[in-house]
Amino acid sequence: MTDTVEYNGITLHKQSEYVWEITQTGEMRSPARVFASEKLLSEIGDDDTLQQLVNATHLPGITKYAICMPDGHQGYGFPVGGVGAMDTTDGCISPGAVGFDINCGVRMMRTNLSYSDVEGREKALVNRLFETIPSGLGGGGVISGDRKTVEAILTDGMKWALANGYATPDDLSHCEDGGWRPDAAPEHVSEKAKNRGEKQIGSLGSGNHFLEVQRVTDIYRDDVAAAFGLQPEQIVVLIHCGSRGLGHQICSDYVRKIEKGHPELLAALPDKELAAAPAGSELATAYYGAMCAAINFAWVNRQVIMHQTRQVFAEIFDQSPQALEMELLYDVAHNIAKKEVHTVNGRDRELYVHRKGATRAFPAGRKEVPEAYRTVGQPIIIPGSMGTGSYILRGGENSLALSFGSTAHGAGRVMSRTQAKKQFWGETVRDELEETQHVYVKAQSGATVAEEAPGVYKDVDEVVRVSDALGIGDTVARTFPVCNIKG
DNA sequence: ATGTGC
Repeated sequence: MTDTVEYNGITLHKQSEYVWEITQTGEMRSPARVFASEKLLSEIGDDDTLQQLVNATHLPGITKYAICMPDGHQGYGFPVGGVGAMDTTDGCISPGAVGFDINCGVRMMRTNLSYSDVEGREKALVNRLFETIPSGLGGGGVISGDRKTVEAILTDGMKWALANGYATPDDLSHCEDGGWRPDAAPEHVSEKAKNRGEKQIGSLGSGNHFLEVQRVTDIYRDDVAAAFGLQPEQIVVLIHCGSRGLGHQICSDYVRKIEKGHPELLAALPDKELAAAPAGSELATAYYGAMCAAINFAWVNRQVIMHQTRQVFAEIFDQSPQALEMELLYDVAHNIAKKEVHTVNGRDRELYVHRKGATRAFPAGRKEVPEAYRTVGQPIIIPGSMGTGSYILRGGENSLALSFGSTAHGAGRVMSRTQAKKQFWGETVRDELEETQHVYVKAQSGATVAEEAPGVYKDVDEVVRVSDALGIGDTVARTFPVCNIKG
């Protein structure tokens, strides 16, 4: 067994199975850690991910270590699959360490249907979903909101959806934070961002965003699966999307403002894409408030899409959503920074926990876990590709000690979008999925299907195996796609 | 990810 490996001039020391550490040297303010198998590490070491991880340790107030999850790959400044916790009094907050698509995330809805109820009707289902849920760039939203609507959504999150007939009380109680971030400050969201949001309430977007009907194929932990209401052959729906142009605009706005407003901090960082506002500064407060507003917007976006999905199922299966028991299992955020209290060296500290392409994974007992799941741990939903299926996990016992209560968020790309389009042809990918796997895909553009072909992703099984072995997120169930709509 | 931008 090797104890040390090197990628692109960066040396990693093996601490234990699946834990690799980069020693603190030079201007680094902490060590860095990668959670990966040797195979996943070799993929992570293939691009600039490790250098970005080292760069992240230069951020003021970074606590314990910067972390790269097993699905990590390079992103804007900070790795996708990265976790960085910075003190809220003497640390900083960085838009690049949250990501452009603020509260990009995934939610899963249960049904009481079985795969046999859907078999043979996949095409009708996928066509109606595609017609009813706007997707792709542009394309508009389910609701064409005015300025007042957008501001209410930014302020109230899913409470707005409840008041306007798009949600049930149970939806809110089964969402992270009850679907509402009270720290939202719409006054710090630009007019331009609000304008973009008005036309996008209830829209899937493009890229890796999708809605997928799936069937449960495997159960690994019977007691937790029961608490999550999951059983073999059950039909579930996965919705993956974010805050669309609104969140993107907020990120762009604040990257620029922070670059200009805090040049001294910027000069001390190895990459200007990490631009950060010092904790306590006006820009830190403004960005945090705007980002929380975008979090609320993304939750409403997924909620409205879920509402549309309920209507389509009601129509196709000729029963009400209530009769079909179409209930929200959970909703997880992939791109956020959040004030959380963590115990560091025996002391409770409030930190901006940045999770970019990483998921919260709180174990049983944490007060933030919804009551329904508090004795088993929060649900974690990890989407794989269209050809491999997805996983449901629960927050693991070791997550607070190892990863500030976080785990991976997906399979992670192994290939750029440009490379994917050279290697795959959308129609061929679609036909193969339908003929060999009985997966029905409908997309706005063939290019998107090529960019999201199963072959562009890492092995989701291995990502999840690492999470489970480390005890940061434990596998509960596995699903396989039935049909999928995307931009 | 994204009305794919200085």
